[in-house]
Amino acid sequence: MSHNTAEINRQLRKAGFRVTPQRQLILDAVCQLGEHVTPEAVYDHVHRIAPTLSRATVYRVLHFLTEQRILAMVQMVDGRIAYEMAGPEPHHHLVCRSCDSFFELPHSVLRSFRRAMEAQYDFELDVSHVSFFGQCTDCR
Amino acid sequence: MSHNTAEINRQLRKAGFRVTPQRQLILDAVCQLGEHVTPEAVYDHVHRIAPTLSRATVYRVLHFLTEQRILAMVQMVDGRIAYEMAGPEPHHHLVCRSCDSFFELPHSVLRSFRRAMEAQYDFELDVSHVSFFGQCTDCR
DNA sequence: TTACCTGTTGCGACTTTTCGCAATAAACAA
DNA sequence: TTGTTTATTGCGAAAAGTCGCAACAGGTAA
Repeated sequence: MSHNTAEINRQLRKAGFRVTPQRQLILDAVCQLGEHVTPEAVYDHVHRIAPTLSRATVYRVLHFLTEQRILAMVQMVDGRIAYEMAGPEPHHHLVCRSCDSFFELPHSVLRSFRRAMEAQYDFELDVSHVSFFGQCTDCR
Repeated sequence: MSHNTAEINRQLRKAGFRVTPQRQLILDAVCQLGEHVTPEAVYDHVHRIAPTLSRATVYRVLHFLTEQRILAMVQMVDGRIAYEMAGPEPHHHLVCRSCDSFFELPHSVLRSFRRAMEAQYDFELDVSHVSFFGQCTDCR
């Protein structure tokens, strides 16, 4: 997946944040490494290019870019956290506990559920990304 | 919450696992400490009773008891993992990202969603425990 | 271009979680 | 009760993730 660097930079600056080489490197890394990118994978990747870029910065930037909705945080089967580019429309995953494969779900499947929570509990669901676990066809 | 020790022990032995003092202590601890019990809290608790019981064992046993469906793993707002007794009927949580409070959802709210996933994707959802994040009434 | 302001980084220390392996001790059968 | 099997534990070390703070460097305005 590719991303619109100029647009993202503009968005960050407008909100009073800074565009640093580290942030750009880390964002590029997630972009290149695809879906479900672990912090460690990002670190390995950027560390080769910028050896002084620290682990702490990787974690901080991933967290930061998630808050800015540029990245999305996803939970994997083992409970660990991974990241991916946040598309304009949120999507969700069905993750198989047996074979670790995953399927994308369109946002629509959660729409009615979300509305129900809002109506019944006055609770505004954050559905930027949700992972559901279970077993896929092949593994049953 | 209390648990049926004899029944659980029987279940474990039947599956070829062993009932050890460590496992019993850790299970008791989760039971006593209530909902959303962190590994560290369990360790603090059991370590007072059995000083040689190691951290590694706490993590391993929590993981193990979750696989056996005796405990349920829950994800908290900060991304950290906690545990609680797995009741006979699964339940779910609405967790507020702002104030950390949480509300229980009856299992029924996910029933139709689960059926839909099964029908459309032939995917068997594991709904032993799901946490949804968002914002509660007070924080909106 | 320069200088200021303050958001961000790197470092090192610390906490949390995992791992490999030898020693231990449940379960069970004789 | 005793011995055998092998699941489980404890230990020490390593990996993963977080934190506080001083140094650094983007952004902006003059």
